[in-house]
Amino acid sequence: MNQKSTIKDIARLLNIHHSTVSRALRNHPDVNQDTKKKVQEAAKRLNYMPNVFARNLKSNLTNFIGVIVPEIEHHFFSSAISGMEKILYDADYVILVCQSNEDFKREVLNTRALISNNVAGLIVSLSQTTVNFDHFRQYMANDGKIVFFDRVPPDLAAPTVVVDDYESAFKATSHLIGLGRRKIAHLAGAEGVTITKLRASGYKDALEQNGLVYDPDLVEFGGFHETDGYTGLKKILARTGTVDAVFAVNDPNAIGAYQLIKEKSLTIPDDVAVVGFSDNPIAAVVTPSLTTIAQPGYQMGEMAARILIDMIYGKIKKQSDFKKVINTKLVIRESTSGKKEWLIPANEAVST
Amino acid sequence: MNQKSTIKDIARLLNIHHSTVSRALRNHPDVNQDTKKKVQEAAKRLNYMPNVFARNLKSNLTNFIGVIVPEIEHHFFSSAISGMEKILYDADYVILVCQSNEDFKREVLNTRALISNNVAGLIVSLSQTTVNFDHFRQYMANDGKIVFFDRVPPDLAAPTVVVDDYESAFKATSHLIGLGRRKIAHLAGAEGVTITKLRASGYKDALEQNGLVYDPDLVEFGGFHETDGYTGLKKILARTGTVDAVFAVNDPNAIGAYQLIKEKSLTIPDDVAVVGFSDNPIAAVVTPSLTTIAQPGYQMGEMAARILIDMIYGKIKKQSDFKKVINTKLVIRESTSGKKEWLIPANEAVST
DNA sequence: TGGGATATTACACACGTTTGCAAAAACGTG
DNA sequence: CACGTTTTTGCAAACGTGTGTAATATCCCA
Repeated sequence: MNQKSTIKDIARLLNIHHSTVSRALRNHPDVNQDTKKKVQEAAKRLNYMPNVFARNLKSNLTNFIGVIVPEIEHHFFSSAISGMEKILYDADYVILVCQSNEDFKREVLNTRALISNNVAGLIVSLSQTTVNFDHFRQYMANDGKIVFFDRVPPDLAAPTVVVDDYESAFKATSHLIGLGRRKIAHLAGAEGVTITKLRASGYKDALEQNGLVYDPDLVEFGGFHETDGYTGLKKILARTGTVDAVFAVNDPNAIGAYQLIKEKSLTIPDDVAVVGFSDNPIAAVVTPSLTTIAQPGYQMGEMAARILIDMIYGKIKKQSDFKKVINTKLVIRESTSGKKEWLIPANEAVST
Repeated sequence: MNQKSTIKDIARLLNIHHSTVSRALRNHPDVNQDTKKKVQEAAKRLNYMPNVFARNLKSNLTNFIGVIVPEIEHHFFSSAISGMEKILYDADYVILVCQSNEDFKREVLNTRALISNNVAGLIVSLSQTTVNFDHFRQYMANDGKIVFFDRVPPDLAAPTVVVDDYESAFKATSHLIGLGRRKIAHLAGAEGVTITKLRASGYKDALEQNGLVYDPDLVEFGGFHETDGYTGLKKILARTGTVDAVFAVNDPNAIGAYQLIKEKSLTIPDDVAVVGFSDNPIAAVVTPSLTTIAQPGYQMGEMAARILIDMIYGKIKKQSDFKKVINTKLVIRESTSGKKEWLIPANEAVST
């Protein structure tokens, strides 16, 4: 019993037909200006709110945008969602949010649930266990609009919003090489994921183009969490004895590496220099502060939302080959420079 | 054109009436077992997905839960949403998420938008500028289900999920007093918000019950961001010259205080001990690591969701006086003890 | 085998909105 | 004033599903 009055109530009040009310409210040119005004007044007086479901039933269009991310809680994703919400709110859309928990089956179920709610479009970042894309392919085949960001599928003709993972990794690794480091470990993240492959190959090419040999023993795949960084580096050290630098696939991995390095009573950056990826808020406040690749989640979310809206409005025709690549910045902090730095990152404070 | 087949398609295929199909799918006792099986098979074969909107139009019931938080990006809130999603997913609900951006007007609009989408219930944490609750009161008057968490209204007969803010603040302040501190500043957060009042009065009572005088000069209201902590402490120091401890309304405020303290070349905890509130992931990794009140966002989200579901199912009748108070833990770290501590917080890693 | 009770299905309308089309009202012109 | 044109409104059907009620079909027992 949330919404009481309907267009029929308004019609009854004004002694006109409800279809006229419907047209009046949608500002149809065929209806008289006077009656339009009367209808609007009556609508306000009765506190009329259109029944979204009746409307959707006819039009098959909703103002829902479905969002699927691996884990809402992770800062990169929550900031991306925040960016989407900003754009979508202005465009009168509402976000239906799901998390896949890095689980493929759940991602499929999420997709189904969102589709069955008739979402106007989807914004997705893949789970790390997703190798099959049929659930998205089917949606797209039925003219569904979808934009991927960050964790994107390798071969789907859908728009994507990503950072230049390869170049960023190349940049990060080159930075370490520039510091004179030679045994550079790579904590590579979940195997099979596109960003993982790109970052790993950026790492490899940076080494080789700088005259260093790529040593698989220095590379360890795992996952995207802190513990993965810790255990990954442990395995690498077991194989190689020492390293003088670490390039981690993301900041949590780097922080995990921090712990192991500190346990071994080594110092950062003197013994081991460390570079992360993402510029998580933690990177700036951890000791020593973490050099990392700034990956603007908020802006990526905004972009993904804008692209999706353009697709819905038909402004984008050929979805294939539509790829937005955001250039990253290497943020140099103590973990590679040894130089102190303390800044309040604008609009980056945290939690209640 | 996402969903093609309807119950009428199934009916046509089996040469029966669509109402029978409807009943068969809902497992109505009146329909024959054989036809039930046939219908289910046909449904599977045609890849039938019920039209949510048609169903909602009749029943006026949806599987949407509306969530309004000040800012999705803040860790406490994103982890709370994550907790809700876990519970609600299992109960076949989907989350419609909005952020108020700490803006009252926007909160009202969010509420309206969610209500007009016929949400089965709302879970809300108030914006810091919210002083009027009519938008919620109206919803509740129309039998709307709503649960508040963390930032809750002072006088609304709705279930709430909160931590024991008063006791927590009392505990935190007592801890500082126990260390021998006497000039304890309080960075108090946005004035007028309930949690702010409770934490401030816990601070005050702890002082007075330990024989110290409450000095308003040592208290500064502001907001919930990092900068508020920085400027707040600056103002306090301008009035009082020195302090030997800081109790901050939340971790970002504490981190802001860190910066000012470091700028003044004072050391933590020797010159100034600091206690925060929330146990943001940053608290564990900042230097020195931050003593803080652990406020379990994920669990609070879970609880709020559970209560809401119980309300929807009618298991909770009198909503008033239904208050879930979660006991917090004081997590003692270097900022008050000087003792090193480095732990990988389980399941607390961050970002991509 | 007939009749009543019961199991099963069909019919029709409703939910609130939109929309093509027909009807009516208003208008303009000779 | 009558006629045609334009403006405005009303009618009815439709979207897909749910449900009360009526209509069959089935069964059981005398």
